[in-house]
Amino acid sequence: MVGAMEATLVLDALGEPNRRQLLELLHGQPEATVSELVEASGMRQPQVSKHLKVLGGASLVAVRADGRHRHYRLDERGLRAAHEWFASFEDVWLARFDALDELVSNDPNPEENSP
Amino acid sequence: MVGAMEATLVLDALGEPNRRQLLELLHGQPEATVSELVEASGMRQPQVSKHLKVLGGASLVAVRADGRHRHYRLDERGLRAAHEWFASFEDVWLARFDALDELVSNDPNPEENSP
DNA sequence: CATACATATTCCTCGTGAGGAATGCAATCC
DNA sequence: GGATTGCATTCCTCACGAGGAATATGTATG
Repeated sequence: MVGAMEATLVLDALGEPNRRQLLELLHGQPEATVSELVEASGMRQPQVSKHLKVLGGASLVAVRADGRHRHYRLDERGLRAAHEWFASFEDVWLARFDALDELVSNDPNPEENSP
Repeated sequence: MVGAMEATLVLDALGEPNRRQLLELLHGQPEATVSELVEASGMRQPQVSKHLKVLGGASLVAVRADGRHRHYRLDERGLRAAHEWFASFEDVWLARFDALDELVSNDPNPEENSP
């Protein structure tokens, strides 16, 4: 269900260092207001709001309104979508380990990985 | 050793749809020449070469020279770096499952997150 | 109600990076 | 050795997106 479409949104959104910084800041605490993110990131308020909008569009962050404050937090959905996109390439490095095993050991019978 | 620096390179490199397309094409076969990637991707040869250069700089692809052909293949290193970057956020969705557990059970005391 | 605060949005500018055409360079083939 | 193939690189242009300043929107506060 979590397909390439969402991974596209997420990877496009994360192709920007400041947005990754925002995600990492949000990783350190349960949630944070825009002002707190402005303070912590060194960016200016409009930039933070704009980046948060992009991250929200990729389901990487979610908002909770509280009076005039807006509390942002990480959204599992986007993160998992990207994680699974990369996981779909896992066979690449698993296959490489198999090849390494064959080279290192002189066991002519390398086991299959069973994920 | 696979740290934030490499994840930055990888995520920057993947913030571009055509580069992701090249990775996915390379995922389907062990390796491919530039000409084959040009054919399969619909992009023109210089664009493919340039994108492959960026992917190589992020350790996402590796090359094997063979006469006047260059065989590109996926490089596990960049893929793993990115996969691990996202894995560092795994606690986000794991914690969300925990919170769900608390809600489902009849604990009437929804605590604040205590970091 | 006026004012201050928190955030979102708009408008503008500018740099970066993607795409296209042409060229460079090395290796093969005749 | 000249021609051709396979790929990399250069130069140029152009669009997109990031950043800045100003403004809009909404909410508390006096």
